[in-house]
Amino acid sequence: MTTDRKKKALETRQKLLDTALKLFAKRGFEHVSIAQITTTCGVSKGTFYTHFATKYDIVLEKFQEFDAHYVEAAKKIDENLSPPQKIIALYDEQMIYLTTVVGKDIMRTVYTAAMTNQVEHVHYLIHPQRTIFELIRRYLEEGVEQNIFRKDLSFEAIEKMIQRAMRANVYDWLIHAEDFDLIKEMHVFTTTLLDGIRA
Amino acid sequence: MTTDRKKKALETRQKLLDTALKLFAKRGFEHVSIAQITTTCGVSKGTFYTHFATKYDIVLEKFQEFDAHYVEAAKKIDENLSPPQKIIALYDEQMIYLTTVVGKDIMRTVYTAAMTNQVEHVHYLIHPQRTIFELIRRYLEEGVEQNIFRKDLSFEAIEKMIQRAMRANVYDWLIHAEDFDLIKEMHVFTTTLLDGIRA
DNA sequence: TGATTTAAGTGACCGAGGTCAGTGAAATAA
DNA sequence: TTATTTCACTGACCTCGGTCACTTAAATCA
Repeated sequence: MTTDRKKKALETRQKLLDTALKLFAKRGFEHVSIAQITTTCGVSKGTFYTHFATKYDIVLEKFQEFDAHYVEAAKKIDENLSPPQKIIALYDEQMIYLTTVVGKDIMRTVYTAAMTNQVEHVHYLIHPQRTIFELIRRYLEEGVEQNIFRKDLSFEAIEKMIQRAMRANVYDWLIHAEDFDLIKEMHVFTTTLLDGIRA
Repeated sequence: MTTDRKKKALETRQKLLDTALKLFAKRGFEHVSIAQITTTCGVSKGTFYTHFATKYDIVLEKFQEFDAHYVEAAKKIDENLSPPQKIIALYDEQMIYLTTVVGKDIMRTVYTAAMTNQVEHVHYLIHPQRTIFELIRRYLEEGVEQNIFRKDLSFEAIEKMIQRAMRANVYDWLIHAEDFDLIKEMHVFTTTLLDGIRA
């Protein structure tokens, strides 16, 4: 049941989220304090923590929202391409999205949080139900049906490597200065890895 | 010239380093404060910062020391192996070392710092002069001489991918719980990638 | 030797993320 | 309607990494 109180609480939560993301975008995650966010919203510091467990959670929530984009991206991919080509096409799309829309700052936060806040459950970064992983899995299943992959590697092993290739390039993008072309690097790396997986 | 004063300062520095690493090993990096380190050493908090720029620097210094290990590891590698086999052998050695001696805690610190503290210069994690990278480069040069690699990939592109494969697996190790066998994962992944690089 | 410079060491202080006993009004129970 | 419970919200407080004006004794200079 949605009472007045719950509705108001949700409004507060949403306002905190919006304000935080706006400030992060303007000044960068590290340069925005919780106090800044809450005073901008006209609430106390403690209120932030009734809605979010940590500062990272704001970014993580937004990041999960981004996954919806991949469904759209997948629709644009030519159905006649080979499974490896589809994977490459999807990764190309994703890297364009990460560099132009999501940005380094948010990605750095997600990749840092995955290393530190991984106490309780599996981090979203490697969560099997992530939209992008489901898409990749579908393409790989196609590839298996078409007998284009090596038989000495298990489906799970191949799947893991393809996912890992993504994180590998994103991580290297994050630790490099502006001289790193994520789209190009991801393309070459994943293509080469897929060559090693082909029968 | 080594004056009495400089000698004593170096002693203080060394004591801070040893104490910090001992405490990190016992309680974990995140659970040891600078205050704990300095009071254990019988100096003030400020003293820590006359010798180290950040808390991370302690770990980074130790990490750089570890690189010396790879020269020894390289000596054990059979000279008759093919260049790709040598690379795999070296990575096998390195992963055993990381999991049994260095440990997840220190590695997590290094991999986090690489993302956040990369303002000034290139982080050591991707420093071209790292012993391990020099070794890899030598093996790759051997491979080029023997014509075993694809010709459509530049030497630098191949080198980058091999290095990236290492970070990919270490990063995935860091974000996974105990169910991740770094040695095995690194072996399969790098072998597959090298297959994709072979002519 | 005495005057001056240098730098290791000090500790009060800052702003940060995060905590928690307490408050008050809305929701529910009587 | 009145009593009780619930919970969004408060803000003083904690610990932490890091800063900096200052102290003091060793090193250097005259």
